Amino acid sequence: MAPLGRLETSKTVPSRALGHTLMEIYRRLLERYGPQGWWPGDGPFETMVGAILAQNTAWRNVERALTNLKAAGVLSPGALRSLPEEELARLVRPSGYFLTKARKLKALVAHLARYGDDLAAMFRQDTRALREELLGIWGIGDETADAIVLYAAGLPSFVIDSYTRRILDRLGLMPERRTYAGYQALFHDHLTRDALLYNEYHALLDRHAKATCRKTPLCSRCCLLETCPTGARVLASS
DNA sequence: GCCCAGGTGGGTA
DNA sequence: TACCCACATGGG
Repeated sequence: MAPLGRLETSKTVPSRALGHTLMEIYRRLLERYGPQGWWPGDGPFETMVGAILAQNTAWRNVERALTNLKAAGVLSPGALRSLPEEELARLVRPSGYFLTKARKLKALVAHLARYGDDLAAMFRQDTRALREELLGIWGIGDETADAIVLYAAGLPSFVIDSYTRRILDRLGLMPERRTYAGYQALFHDHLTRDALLYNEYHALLDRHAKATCRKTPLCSRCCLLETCPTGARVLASS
């Protein structure tokens, strides 16, 4: 595969070319790391709970908390509603921020009662509408809302996290407005709205960010970047 | 001991 | 709108 050459910022690069670049990045990450299989059939409710527990927390610790909830037999909306908040906090303690997260989970299951705990009914709506509804629940912000929309409901809303921002910034692909919505628009406006693509792409960006250096702008272990003779950062040729 | 991990809400200017 | 800060455990 021939090098793509110098990367330009999203402000200057034509829409079609940016879409091509984003797909090329995806192709290379998939080739290097393989499918990541995030949230494979854990069921939508467990995925929602995991998305909240995962806030600013290493996934290993989220798994400990989920294990506690399962062992206690309370990993269902009804059971979590019945459980005293202090007891819930004790169970999710390994995931950190346990008092806050217990409160967030309570807010979530309180909301689900509106649907009689029927998640399929809740997810049976427009992607944007579902996202807005989730944002109205205390404790759910942009990233968690998108994680739920994408990984629990299977609807195409790209998840932006600090890893995604770092990688895009490093590639010189940062949006003009460096807000959550700005980064998300980069994907929404230049890729087909495909939940499976967004699912795997986000997971691959996460995997790549962990595999490469956090501090060095140009990392020798990065399969996306190399320095060309002019000193410009370009997509590495594969 | 220090930094980081699949962020969010509340307060301030 | 753009910064701060608190929230907290576990691993490297």
